[in-house]
Amino acid sequence: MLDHGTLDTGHVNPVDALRHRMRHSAAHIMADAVLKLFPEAKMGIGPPIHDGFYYDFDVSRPFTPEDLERIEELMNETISASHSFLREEISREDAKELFAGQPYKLEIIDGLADEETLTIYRHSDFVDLCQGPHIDNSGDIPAVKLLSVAGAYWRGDERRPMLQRIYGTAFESTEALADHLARLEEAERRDHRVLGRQLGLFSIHDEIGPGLIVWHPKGGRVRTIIEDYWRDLHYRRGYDILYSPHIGRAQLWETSGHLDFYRENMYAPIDVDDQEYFLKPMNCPFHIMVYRSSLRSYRELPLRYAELGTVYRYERSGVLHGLMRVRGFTQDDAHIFCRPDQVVSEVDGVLDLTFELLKDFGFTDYSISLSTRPEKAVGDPELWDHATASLRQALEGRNLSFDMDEGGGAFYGPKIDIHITDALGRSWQCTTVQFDFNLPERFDLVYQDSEGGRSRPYMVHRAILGSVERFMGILIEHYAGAFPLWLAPVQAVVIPIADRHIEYAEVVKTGLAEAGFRVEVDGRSERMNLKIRNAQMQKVPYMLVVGDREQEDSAVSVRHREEGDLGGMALEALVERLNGELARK
RNA sequence: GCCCCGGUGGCGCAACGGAAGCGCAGUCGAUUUGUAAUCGACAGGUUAGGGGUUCGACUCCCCUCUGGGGCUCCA
Repeated sequence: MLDHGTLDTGHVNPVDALRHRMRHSAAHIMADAVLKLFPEAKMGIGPPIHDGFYYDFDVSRPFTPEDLERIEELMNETISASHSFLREEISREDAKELFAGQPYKLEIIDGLADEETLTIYRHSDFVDLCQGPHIDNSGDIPAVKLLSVAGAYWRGDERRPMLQRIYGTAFESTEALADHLARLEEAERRDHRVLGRQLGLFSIHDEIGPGLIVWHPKGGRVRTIIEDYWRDLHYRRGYDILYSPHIGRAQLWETSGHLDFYRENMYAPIDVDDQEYFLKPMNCPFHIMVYRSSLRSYRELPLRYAELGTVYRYERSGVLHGLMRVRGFTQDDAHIFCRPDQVVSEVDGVLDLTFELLKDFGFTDYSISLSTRPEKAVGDPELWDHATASLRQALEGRNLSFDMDEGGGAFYGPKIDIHITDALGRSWQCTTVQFDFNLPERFDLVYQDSEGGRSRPYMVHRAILGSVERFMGILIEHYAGAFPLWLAPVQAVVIPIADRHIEYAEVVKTGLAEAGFRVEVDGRSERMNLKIRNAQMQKVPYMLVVGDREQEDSAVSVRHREEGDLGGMALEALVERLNGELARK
């Protein structure tokens, strides 16, 4: 039961204590400014967050960009005025009196345990209920900027009122702020939705439906390369590859428990000859059917069944986002059925495969978490202990550092999640390795053990990429669309200088194609400069200019996407260079 | 689902309630070019869809669809 995950912004950078305090204080200063401009505003909460801070307000109308400017101006005045931040302890009664006009603050006070000491922080004539800590003086915020406004439910609860949230950030220097803003711009520049269009990778259509992707020739090419690589890797690692249908009978999903526990993510049933069928939200039941198709012996375990399985899940319309959050996607799913004595080496094998794969895609920074048994869980606690210990042992055996997420496992088993860090330092959860003590029970999976009895196998779900769509979205942003040679949909464009060179350009193309490369000829009646520009903008790794000189020498003039003009080269020398580059991935 | 902001030729954007325009892409023609944009012409839109207000609607109002930013960082 694999989720394809979300952008986890919590693991980006450990929050520097100074920034944390500074941003917290900036939130107060912002609230101060908002109250000056909107005296009737009711304050929600205003914490520092990983890249800045926010504060929520209940106001009669949403804030406009002009409001933000005015608020920022007032904030800068407060900062320049160098007010001290003063901490005070306060009794519950006094606090209630002080915040009599602030219903949300009163709610917070009422929600705090009796033994907790209430504190307030003051600067100038502003006061807020707050446990701190803060900087000493408002003058100690060298750079602050308000970024955006958004609706946010009080306490994140959609049944509670929606407040207006202002996001901002603060840094210890104007340079650090500028760096941060540049990073935000860079992220915008790399937006996979924009690049996906510009590079002809994929599109989304009203006519097809939201959250549903169609891959264009170039995107299809990249995807094929990824999938071929994936299949090859899995066969090498002892997996078998399965294919399963997109729909299955209601009874299957009843047995699996999905209709009881996952129905809100599933689409309405399809009527087939008066029988209900459901689009699959997961692949596991199908793989289990393969397992169950014959009596399994302990000798044939482990069985590793993998599939690039396309699943459909209902996602609320507001959360859909390009390739990152969609309604139909392909999991690089696998289920490992094994004996207790095989668990550690199987988990280790998954980790080994994961790191090989992620490295090949250019990801070398990870953060790993191990999640243990939650309150509500199925399965024998002894099994949980064994499985959790095995996960830990596999991680420790590889000297990997990891965080413990106590109680963070799924109800059906403990898990390891791996977050990868991309070129911009953003963190994404892709890989997950999860034990499942639920489905083997529900489907009564057994194997014939060495004692002649029947034993229940361990079942491990795992996905490395997570979802192929989402992984490609991450890759596009990681590489800013400039895929490395092995992934580039078009590896080289041959650019004839004049029409009389087209014939030779085709010869070059054929030669490279026979050597296994993906090459196109730009035979338009345009200037070389334009063709170079187009190829650069399409982020094609190599441009091969051919004119009289090259034709004469059976050579090409090589221009590299990043390195620029590399000069003339014989075709064989180019092939050697390309192969060398491919070998390094 | 909820809040806010959007939806105008394939794409990116203009147009006060008073003649729907620009750039890119496309097509055609000329040009035959040496490392990031040659010149010219042509073509392309029931302004997302539906309803309403108005002498008149891209523009104002309502509904639907859809895109974006958020809605789990907790005094």
